[in-house]
Amino acid sequence: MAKEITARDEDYSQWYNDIVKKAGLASNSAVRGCMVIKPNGFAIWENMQSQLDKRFKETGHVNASFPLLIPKSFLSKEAEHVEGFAKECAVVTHHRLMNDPNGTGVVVDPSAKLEEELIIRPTSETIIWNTYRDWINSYRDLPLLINQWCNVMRWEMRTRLFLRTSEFLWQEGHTAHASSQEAEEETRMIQDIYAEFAEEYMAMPVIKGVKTANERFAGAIDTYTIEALMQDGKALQAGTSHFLGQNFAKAFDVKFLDENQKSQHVWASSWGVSTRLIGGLIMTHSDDDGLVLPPKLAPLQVVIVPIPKPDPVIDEVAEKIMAALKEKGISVKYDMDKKKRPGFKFAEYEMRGIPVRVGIGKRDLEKGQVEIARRDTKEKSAQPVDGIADYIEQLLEDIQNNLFQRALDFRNERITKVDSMEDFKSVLEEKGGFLSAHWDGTTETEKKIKELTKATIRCIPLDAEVEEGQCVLTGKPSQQRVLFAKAY
RNA sequence: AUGGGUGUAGCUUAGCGGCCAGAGCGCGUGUUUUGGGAACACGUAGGCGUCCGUUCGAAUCGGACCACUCAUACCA
Repeated sequence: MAKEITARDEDYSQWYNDIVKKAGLASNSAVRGCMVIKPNGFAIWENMQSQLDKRFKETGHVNASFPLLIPKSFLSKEAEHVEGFAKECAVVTHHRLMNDPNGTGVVVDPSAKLEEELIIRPTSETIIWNTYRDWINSYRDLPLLINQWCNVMRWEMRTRLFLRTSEFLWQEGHTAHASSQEAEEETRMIQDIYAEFAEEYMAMPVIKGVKTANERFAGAIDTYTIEALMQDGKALQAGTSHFLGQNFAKAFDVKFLDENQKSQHVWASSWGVSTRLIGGLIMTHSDDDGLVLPPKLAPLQVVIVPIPKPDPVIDEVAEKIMAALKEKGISVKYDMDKKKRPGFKFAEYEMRGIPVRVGIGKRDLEKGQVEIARRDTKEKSAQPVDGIADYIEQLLEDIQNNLFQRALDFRNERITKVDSMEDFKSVLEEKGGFLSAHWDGTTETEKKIKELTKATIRCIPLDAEVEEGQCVLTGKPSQQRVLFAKAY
């Protein structure tokens, strides 16, 4: 049994915190609400980055970098945007410190007050659109497809490692297009990229949908989302892609001359995923023994443990296996620590979520075998050393698929159709997950249901069937079901 | 931000006005071990979140602040 991890059914939040800390992913820092991402956690982020970055580039995007600080006046140029973010902005007001005249330490030098305060970016639409004004003159300059990997800051009241921190790492794409249709296509294509990445790499099933007006990004016409379901039955917004219409182009006066020599405002999209994905990854797969990582994102895919300790005979076999695995591009480590016993190492690597463990002991070697343990099911089996690299390569694939299938089954079992508020409440309380229900389309009803149940509309699924029905709260006519859930 | 809880070595914690702040884990060295978190010995490490106050005397009492945590609210 794993030491020191709180069981999930005992206290899910505590379990989550235990995993993050014990698996060495992240910790709180000296700065309120800001985390230190430790090497084990950052390596996962790097793997996510490289996969996503590859897909962005394949679809014509390029990376750039814009300033961390945004002039205060920029924020207020788009009315809804400022309203959405104003309450959570960190503000830079001075540019110099001085020795405290009354004692030790330093104080802000009052003479170094900035003429215009600077905002630490909560998102970069404003500074980027202000820049795009200079970059875009003609339809020949479009589309402009730019992404940046960076940190942003939102002064959140309550923070949780990875899920909601004041500072977080993300990528934000900001694109400019000549037509509304093209910008919308971009928005949906990015949603597809996010969904495909979530499912194929994170093994995390997601539902693609559109946000209601109430849940929309501040300043967007439409917000496309991917929604995942966590083990405790709560939903997680895993990525969003916004169709911004001409809102920012108008706010920052970004125009282009079209082929008919007519001046037009450009059309925009913006989209992002963040380190929150790591939180989603944890809450999709991990168990009471620790982290469980999908092989495609695991910083280390295979660990070899000598049983009971390193030994020339065992080392030789390990070296061979490592060479064969590396040739296949599989990451592997041989644990040569002589002081720690095998049982300790087993538990340790399970805690860290290494997908496959190879145990090499003399008893098995005599039979030409090694022990293979898979993290997802915790099954162990003896396998012949001959052809072991092929076996492991296949096993990693099986684990990846199994994790996805397991999560998919779990999620699908927790999408429940409900047609009355009584069912709505009881299913939400007893089972959790997504509730598929009719809704009359008004923000008023949405808010009322939230008040009554704490559940929000996670999305209007893109694949929803047209179905005549009545709003679960008001009984007014509805054309399709939407998905409700309690959310992170 | 509101309401509840917590803050003593790296971690978990005992002590709850005076008596050297004590232990387990960890960490280091050594010995014996080693097929699912080894045992023993010796050693290492804290002035009790911060500040102010009460007191002859504060980790213990009071206040303010800070941080973390749970619930509510907001978000990627």
